Amino acid sequence: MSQQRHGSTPGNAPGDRAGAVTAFPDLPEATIARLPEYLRALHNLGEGGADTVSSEGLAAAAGVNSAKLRKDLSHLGSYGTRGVGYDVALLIEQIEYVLGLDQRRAVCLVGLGNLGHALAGYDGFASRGFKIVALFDADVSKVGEEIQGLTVRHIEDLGRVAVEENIAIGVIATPAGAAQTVADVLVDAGVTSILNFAPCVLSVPANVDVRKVDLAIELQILSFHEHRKASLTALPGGRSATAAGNQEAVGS
Amino acid sequence: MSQQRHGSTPGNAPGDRAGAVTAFPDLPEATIARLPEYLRALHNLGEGGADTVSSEGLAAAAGVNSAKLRKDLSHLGSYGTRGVGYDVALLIEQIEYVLGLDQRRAVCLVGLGNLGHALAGYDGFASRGFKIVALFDADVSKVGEEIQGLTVRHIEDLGRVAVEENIAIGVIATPAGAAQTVADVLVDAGVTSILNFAPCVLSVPANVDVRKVDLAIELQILSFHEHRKASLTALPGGRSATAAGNQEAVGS
DNA sequence: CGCGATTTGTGCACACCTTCACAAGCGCCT
DNA sequence: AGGCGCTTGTGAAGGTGTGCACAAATCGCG
Ligand SMILES: NC(=O)c1ccc[n+]([C@@H]2O[C@H](COP(=O)([O-])OP(=O)(O)OC[C@H]3O[C@@H](n4cnc5c(N)ncnc54)[C@H](O)[C@@H]3O)[C@@H](O)[C@H]2O)c1
Ligand SMILES: NC(=O)c1ccc[n+]([C@@H]2O[C@H](COP(=O)([O-])OP(=O)(O)OC[C@H]3O[C@@H](n4cnc5c(N)ncnc54)[C@H](O)[C@@H]3O)[C@@H](O)[C@H]2O)c1
Repeated sequence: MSQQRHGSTPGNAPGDRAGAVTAFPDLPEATIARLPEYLRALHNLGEGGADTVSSEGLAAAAGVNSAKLRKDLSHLGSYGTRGVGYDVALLIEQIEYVLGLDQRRAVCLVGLGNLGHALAGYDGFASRGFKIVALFDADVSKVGEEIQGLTVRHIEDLGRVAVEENIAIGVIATPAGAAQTVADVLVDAGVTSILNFAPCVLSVPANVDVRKVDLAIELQILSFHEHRKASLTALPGGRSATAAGNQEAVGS
Repeated sequence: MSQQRHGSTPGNAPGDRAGAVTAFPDLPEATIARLPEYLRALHNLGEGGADTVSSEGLAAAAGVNSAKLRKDLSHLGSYGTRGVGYDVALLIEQIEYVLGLDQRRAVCLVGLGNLGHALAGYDGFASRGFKIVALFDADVSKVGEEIQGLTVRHIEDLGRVAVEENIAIGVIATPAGAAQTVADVLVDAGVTSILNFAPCVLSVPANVDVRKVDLAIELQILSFHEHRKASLTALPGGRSATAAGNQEAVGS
């Protein structure tokens, strides 16, 4: 769900009902949230030498139900072959196209503290179709610092650089108190997608998408389940452990 | 959704149908995922000096619909007062109890690379009911390093330390290739909740909850929306910008 | 060339979630 | 004491997502 309503009413554009050049077959949110997982599983399988995968196999690798996977793929008009499965390379291409990963998107990172440094040094960006093209901070003692070949710039330059570099995605790694201000700056600069690590709610215009990653929330959800499990363990004796039991890891 | 089915069939425990001491009024997953957000908003409001909040006000601060918020709170039998609103302090207490935050949970962190260092230095743990009590790594050159007052231990010690410190939650910040192995070790040690930062699917016994944080997935979802927005902007002239427009930030 | 094994794509039923709309309850003011 | 405005709690409706089960399609083999 995130927190942003995206398109206005999707309503079928009256007029060109012939060529579906315009929009996407409006995929369900739940589906698009799973596509990246499928993609990763496919890359793993491909590196493992597989040419085709069955929905069953891919579903297992992605940790989902196979019917769900088939339905997801059918939504994007995917080309599977009955009796055989899906062509790995083709499916990768398809998903990458739908996700818009064929064009390497420029990302900027704002806030180079603890977390920002880790993110800047993360190779998971480049390996998945993204490129960090600029780093910003408000702290003048940080400006000028070189990280992974990029120089930290002052946030005042964001507007100019964003246009120059055609930045579409901004990542916020500042304290919560500064996040809304930074978001405003990003929006002003024409950035239309924001990934927010600060624990706060951002308000942005309707055409901007925001996704949030919040460590504390994840832990608190886990805490709830711990609490619940503990209250259930009241009766049964101790813990039956059940260690061991795990099959098929993902990677090689 | 995450990826774990939690309790087996919740089925009302046969026998003590009198006192509802046992489990929780099985809150909807969607609700418990929002409780932490409400909690944070409440803390902000409380620090701002508010004694009570209306569902409207709290919903705005948490970025949700007010009807949804009321229904969520009603699920946990919350005590609001019609015509007035919710008592901030009381509601905080309620939610913290439900989430099991009244008991400070011990967390361990495995993998002290780039990300692990940032997490170890993060104060958002302590301020939200969690305490990192141990750090583990497999790299002997990292073992012994002192971070934020904690010494990095070898992962072989995890089993022993987990019991000693009563660790319930484990955070995995190792490369994907090692994540499943680490998860197995955690499970063996009796850890029943895992937060995984590695981009891979973990398989664990049914009684263990796993939540995943995956940066690349978030970015790819944003990329999809960018792609979609771009395909819609084909017709309309340029961008109407709409910068400015934002109201009420969260914090003070 | 036909048959059976295999696997996709999907109709359907169900469960969960969201949102509206409103009655019931509460406190304040006169 | 009574009325009035405000806010909660919830019934009902609609939407979204899930998973089963099966027909349709494809391949390989004899
Ligand atoms: N460290 C973690 O592991 C971690 C984990 C999850 C979430 N977070 C969140 O991420 C955010 C950053 O955490 P951190 O530990 O890196 O904090 P930090 O204090 O180490 O770094 C914050 C950085 O943001 C910069 N900054 C402050 N105001 C700014 C502004 N207006 N414009 C641009 N830059 C600005 C600061 O100069 C600093 O470099 C926080 O909101 C934190 O809650 C951190
Ligand atoms: N750096 C980031 O910003 C970032 C962001 C999102 C996700 N991630 C993910 O988090 C994970 C860690 O990223 P990183 O950049 O810190 O990597 P890193 O290589 O810097 O650190 C990995 C650490 O794990 C340790 N390790 C390896 N195998 C181990 C094992 N079997 N047991 C215990 N420890 C082991 C290594 O010694 C190393 O210290 C990766 O999976 C990465 O994809 C990182």
